This record gives sequence, structure tokens and C-alpha cells, in this order.
Amino acid sequence: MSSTAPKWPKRYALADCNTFYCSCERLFRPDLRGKPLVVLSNNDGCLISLSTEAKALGLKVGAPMHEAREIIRQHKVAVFSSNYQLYGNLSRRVMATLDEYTPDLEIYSIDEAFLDFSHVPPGDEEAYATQIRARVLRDIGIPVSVGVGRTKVIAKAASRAAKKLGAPALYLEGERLESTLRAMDVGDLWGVGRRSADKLHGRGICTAWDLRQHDNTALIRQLLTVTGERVRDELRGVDCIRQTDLAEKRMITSTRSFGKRVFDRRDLEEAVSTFTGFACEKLRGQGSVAGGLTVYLRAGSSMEGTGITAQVHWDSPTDDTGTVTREAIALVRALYRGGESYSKAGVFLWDIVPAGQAQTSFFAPPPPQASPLMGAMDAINLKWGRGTVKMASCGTKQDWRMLCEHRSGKTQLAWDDLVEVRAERS
DNA sequence: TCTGGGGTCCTAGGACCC
DNA sequence: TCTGGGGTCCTAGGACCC
Repeated sequence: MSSTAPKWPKRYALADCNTFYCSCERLFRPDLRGKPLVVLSNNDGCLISLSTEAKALGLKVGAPMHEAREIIRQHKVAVFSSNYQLYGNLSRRVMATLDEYTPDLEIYSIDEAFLDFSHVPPGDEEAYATQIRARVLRDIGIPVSVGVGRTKVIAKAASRAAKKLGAPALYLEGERLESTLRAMDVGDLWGVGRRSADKLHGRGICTAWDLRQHDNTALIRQLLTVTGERVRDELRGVDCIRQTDLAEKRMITSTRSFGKRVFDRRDLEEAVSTFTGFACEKLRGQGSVAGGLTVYLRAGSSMEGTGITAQVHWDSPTDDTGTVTREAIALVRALYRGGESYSKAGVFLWDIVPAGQAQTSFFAPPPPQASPLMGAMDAINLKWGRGTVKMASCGTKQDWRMLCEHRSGKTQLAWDDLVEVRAERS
């Protein structure tokens, strides 16, 4: 954008993919258009994405699979295990398209992004947003809803309202903003969760509009901390949620539930080694090193059990999988109690800094980092798939691995696996 | 019997210091 | 017999998000 661009008011658009994971699966199964389908969490534990038709049957996001099973069977709902490689691939394509429509794209999650709309002439917001939706739908096949407003909180509310209305796009300001907020429960606002909504309801602040009009700042702070105050101010058109810098994670985690109970220490070591490999790969991917490691084990069942952790901090941060894995295994051995059963494990990397500016200890010898070996490992795994090359301590049997009974077929694992077909009408 | 995984931000309270 | 006030840093836990 040139600096001579007209000074129009700041506006944001939120582009939000509709039931994203379901839409991704449906791309490869056009026969499921208009039919109910659900995507399951890792380990096939609960429902994380539901098509509109599935919601209409009374199924709920987050519901455990064993409670949903009967409805699913009765109505022949199509069921998929989650396939993050596919979703990530399609997400990148959607984001690349959105990027063409704004000088500043802020990717917020796998299926949502904020677009700076300041370059759109006032009055053209909905037309422009509608155009974006049509383009993404045509080129990629994923439906998105676009909400526009003076702040991010309003843009979020607008996209939610657009979905509800079945509209491709919605710009909220003036009277339309007021009537929409009056009809919206305060708990449906971005940043107001269930706990906070309960507190607000107790004080008679029931709708989004009630919160917007509430002048007792001290009370808002007391109930919701500064987070709630910011939501209220955003509703008033004050732009106060700064761009979250998602470029570098300050903490990297990798945790999984097991497919079945684990008793054996060696199995735990394998699992934790595997998660350590994933986490270090992410760490190197963002060009960082970590100074601390926490190992987490869940003893007992996934719901009633208790989590136990142990951590270690080292003087010179590292990104070397071998080094971190040795530490992780030592922590597993410290935590392990024979006779106990475990349902889940994980690793957290923290004290993360960019590799270049890591403060190394004067006394400690520099740890191996960014070695050619790690580079080669990452390159191979990127090309041939995660886990092609890994530490021996990760094991080969991996009995503890999670369930994925409904994974879509191998040919649909990655977009790039697809055969390109051109058809011409004669 | 069965309930995901990966993040961020904020606050209260303890430890410690002068 | 008597026992301040203020600051910083760290950590655990709560709440929220997708």
C-alpha cells in the first residue's frame, strides 16, 4: 500500500473456514455433500468437528465418542479420524489466497485469519468480503465466512453472526452492530468463556450489548481481569488487541494419550523419546533452542488419573534431539513407578530463545546444536513423512500408539499425493 | 470401559531483598 | 516488648482460545 492511500477508518475482516476439518474431508468425498459427518480427536476419543447436518442430529463438539456412537450408527454419520497433514496443507492454500486480498494477513489458527481491511473503501466491505469467499470456494473448495468490523472482537462477532444467518459476509457497524450484539449472549464473545459468562450473568450482564454498555470498569476488572475490559473496549470500537506474534512459540509441547494402558517402563521411554523428537523438530523448524524440559506422565485413567511431572534446566540451550532425549529418558526413569498404569505422556520444551542469541554458560561446554545430522534428519522427514528417521530409543513396535481407526485412505493423506486430472468439455 | 492436543495471557502469593 | 513498607522475581493455577 502506498503512503498516499486515503485515510479510511481501520477495519478488520475475520475469514473463518466453516467446519474446517469436515470441509477438508468432504473435498475428497463429494458423495458426502449434504450428509452428516464428524471428525474425531486424536485417539478417536471425542468429536472435534461436525458438519451442519451432524449438529442438526444433536451431536455436540467435544462430546466423547462413546456417548455419540448410538446417534452415529442410527443416522449413518460418516466418521473420520483427524488427518492434520491434510488439514495443514489445505490451510496453507487458503491462507495464501487470503493473503492476496490484504496488505496485512494475521493467521490466527489453522482455519482463521484476520485481514487488515483499511484499504477497502467504506461501503464496499461486504462486497469485497463476498468476493474473497467466492474465490476461496472456487479455487480450493473450502467455504469461509467473513465478518468485518472496526475491531477484531467485532469482526469475530460478525463472522459468527454471518454463519448463523447463512450469509457469506457481514459488516457490523451502527444500528446493525447494536441489534446483533443485543441478540448475542455475552458468552458467545471472543475472550469470554463459560466461567466468565456465568459471573457476568450473575450480575445481570447477559448480552454482548450489556457488556458494551457497562461503565463500571472496576467491576469488569474484578470479574474478568484486564482481558474482559479489553473485550468491552473493543466492542466500543477501540482497537486494543495487538497483533499476537505467532512467529516463535515460547513453549513447545508434544503430548498424546495412549491407545491402551501402558505398564512397562520401556514403552514409556519409547513414547517420550518419540514426543521429544517431534518437539525438537518443531524447535529447529522455528530456529530456536530450548533451555528447559519437562516430562509429563499421567498415572491412572485419562480422566481420573493424576499427572506427575519432572523437569530439568540446562545451562546452555540446545535443539539437539539426542541431547534432549537422553535428559527425557532420565526424567522418565525418575518418575516411573512399577505396578502403576499410565494413560498419557508428554514433553514440554520451555525457556525458548532464537538459536543465534542463546546465552550459553561460561562454564558449560557448548552443547551440540544445529548439527548436520539434525538438518539431514529434518530434511528426510519432511520429504518422506514424519518419523521416517528417528532415534533408536523411539522403538519400532510402538504398542502404546493411539488409535486411528477411521483415518481417510492413504491417497488422501497429503494433497501432493493426488493425481492431477484435467477435463475439457467438448 | 470409553473423554484431544497445543497454545497464550493474567493474577495471586511466596520468597527474597533492602 | 517490640516486628514496616515497598519492590522484584518466580511459579502455580485459572481462564481462555482453536
